[in-house]
Amino acid sequence: MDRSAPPRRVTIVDVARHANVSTTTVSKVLRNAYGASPAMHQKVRKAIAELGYRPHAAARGMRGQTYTIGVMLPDIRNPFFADILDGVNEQLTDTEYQVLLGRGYNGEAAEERVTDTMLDHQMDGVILIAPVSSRARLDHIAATVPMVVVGRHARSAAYDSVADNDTAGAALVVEHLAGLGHRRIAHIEHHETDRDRLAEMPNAIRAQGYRQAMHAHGLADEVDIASTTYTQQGGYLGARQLLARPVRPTAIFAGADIVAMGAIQAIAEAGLSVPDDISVAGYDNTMFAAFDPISLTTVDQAGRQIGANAAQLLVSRIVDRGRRSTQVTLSPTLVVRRTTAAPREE
Amino acid sequence: MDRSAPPRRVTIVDVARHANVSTTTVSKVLRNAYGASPAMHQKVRKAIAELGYRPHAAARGMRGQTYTIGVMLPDIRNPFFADILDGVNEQLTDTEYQVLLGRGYNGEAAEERVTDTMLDHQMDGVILIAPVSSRARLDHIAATVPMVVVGRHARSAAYDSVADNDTAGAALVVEHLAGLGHRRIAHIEHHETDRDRLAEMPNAIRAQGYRQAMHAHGLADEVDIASTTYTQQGGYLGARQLLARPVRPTAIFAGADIVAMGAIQAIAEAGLSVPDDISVAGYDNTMFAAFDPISLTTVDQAGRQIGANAAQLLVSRIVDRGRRSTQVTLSPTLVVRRTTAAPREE
DNA sequence: GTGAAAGCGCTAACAC
DNA sequence: GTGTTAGCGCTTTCAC
Repeated sequence: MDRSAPPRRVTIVDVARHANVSTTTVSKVLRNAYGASPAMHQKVRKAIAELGYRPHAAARGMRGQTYTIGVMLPDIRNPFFADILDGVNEQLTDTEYQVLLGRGYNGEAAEERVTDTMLDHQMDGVILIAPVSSRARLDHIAATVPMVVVGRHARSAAYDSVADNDTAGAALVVEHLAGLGHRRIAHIEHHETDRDRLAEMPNAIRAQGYRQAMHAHGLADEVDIASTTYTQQGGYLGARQLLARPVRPTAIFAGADIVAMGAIQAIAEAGLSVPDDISVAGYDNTMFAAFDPISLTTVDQAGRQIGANAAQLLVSRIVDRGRRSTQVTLSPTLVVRRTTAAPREE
Repeated sequence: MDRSAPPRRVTIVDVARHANVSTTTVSKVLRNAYGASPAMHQKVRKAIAELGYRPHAAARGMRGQTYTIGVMLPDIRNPFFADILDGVNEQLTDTEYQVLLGRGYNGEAAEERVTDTMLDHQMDGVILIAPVSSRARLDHIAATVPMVVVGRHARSAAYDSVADNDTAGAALVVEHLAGLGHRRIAHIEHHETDRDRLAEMPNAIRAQGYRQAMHAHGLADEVDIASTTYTQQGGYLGARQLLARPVRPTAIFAGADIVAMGAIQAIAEAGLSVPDDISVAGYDNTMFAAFDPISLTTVDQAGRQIGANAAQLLVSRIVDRGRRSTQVTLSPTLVVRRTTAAPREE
């Protein structure tokens, strides 16, 4: 068995020969380009089927399109991103575009590596989900390839963006908790110092929305933020900080469901119960929020829809790179479950 | 602003000119190939840095390697796969290999599409995680590109595989539950009919291991399997089936943590409690199993290690495509938490 | 409407 | 040890 010499791939030349046409014609049929008669189309399609031909994306990339879209996601463990991906794929079904994924690990260096890889593979477009990269870097990518940014409130002429209204989402949570009678409503945020990101990243905007909403409800003095990260570990540590306050909060608004999971764990370890001692709300309405033993009150972001919008914008930009950039903002809704309740009488 | 004409990419010719050497020399330096003096190396590296040159993977793919590895995973929502990916990435850090991901959706058609895409992009190797594709299809891929299969007990001369000993894992669970005094131990499996997959897929082997272990503990008459899927929904439906039995099981061994989640939900909805009324055990030791309010007894598969092994095997096969195939089997361990306890006295 | 031929960026074979 | 050159599979002028 000669495994060292893989069978030669069927090429466009083979198809052309088999169909008795030129490679040009085959290429035109492949791309549905102008200048091939129906008869030619049929002949070529037949030859393609008979030979089991597949165009070679790497070779295509050297001249034209690869029909491949790259999606960068920061964290494969957050099920919310899976919802977005579902939307992307749904939108791309029945198109000729394929999707390949890359992980950004919430770090600029890793994001640069993976986006570079996508560019090196000559992808036709990229969707970046909640990227932490600098604006300059985003502009650089967008200058090279059609790009859509998801979940970051960016307003750039060079690329489109799709985001949820995080200010409104944070307000929904605070309103709900305040309405239940809570005053000491604390927040766990994903720490942010970079100027641009403070203005654009959802975590920063949720934190800002929290502050605003607290003010709006006359609770400005009660603002209390634990600054960690959007991870389970971050939620755990953040809640421990908050529980150690001289006066404990009666409710915690975690910036993401996964953060709420960590917070709930810390609360349980402290011998307190949810929601009797402390109410907890999350953000994202992931499948785990819906999971009965948890039943987390949370904000629903309609990830599928976000993803579908992103894919649609990207494809339209691939078709027309010159068109003006679009910003889509979707509205979140609150899903009340069993982790929030009126505070205990004191 | 002329966004329709992205700036021309820096090519190997630019680097060669800038460094006053030939493109061959640049290419050699890039690949650390034999035949370039240290002085040349330095000159070329300097030019590369100054011009910000990056080799074009698509172009490289037409002649040599792309230094890109494709990983196909069936389900992005199962956090166990994230553990495997971490292992892959860890192993590949400090190598020149980049990783791109594709989703297989647990379906043959989707797996074919995404693996084809990887081949079209001329990836240097692929890692398939728990693929459901036919053996013929796996052989076909392996004939084209170095490949490692993870989590499927395949013995092929054409590719390597890394799997956990699922028979042993299932036995650990049954042993644990029987040791607690359970007799009516039911199992929720991922339904399988295909012959090859029955022999190779972890779900099928876990179910078979369950049967064997029940026999070994003199509980052959108590074997009771609900056949659904490895999803939260599957766990929910499976548990509902089991709860409707004339005589209810006192313990449920779910084939995956995510299945256990659904089962726990069904049990809660039925007004029963875990573990007082029913013990539940999972498989995979995902982060959600460790999550305190759940605290699921489960089997730990050491996903990181699985991934690291897979990546290492793949790279070694890229280097030597002719070498004999290897099968790595890792041993699982049981993690006892709070969802399992002795059955209630009757 | 169709085909011949150039060339995308790179690597490999070969000459020097 | 270094450079010249052919050619990977495809798309794109540009003749016809």
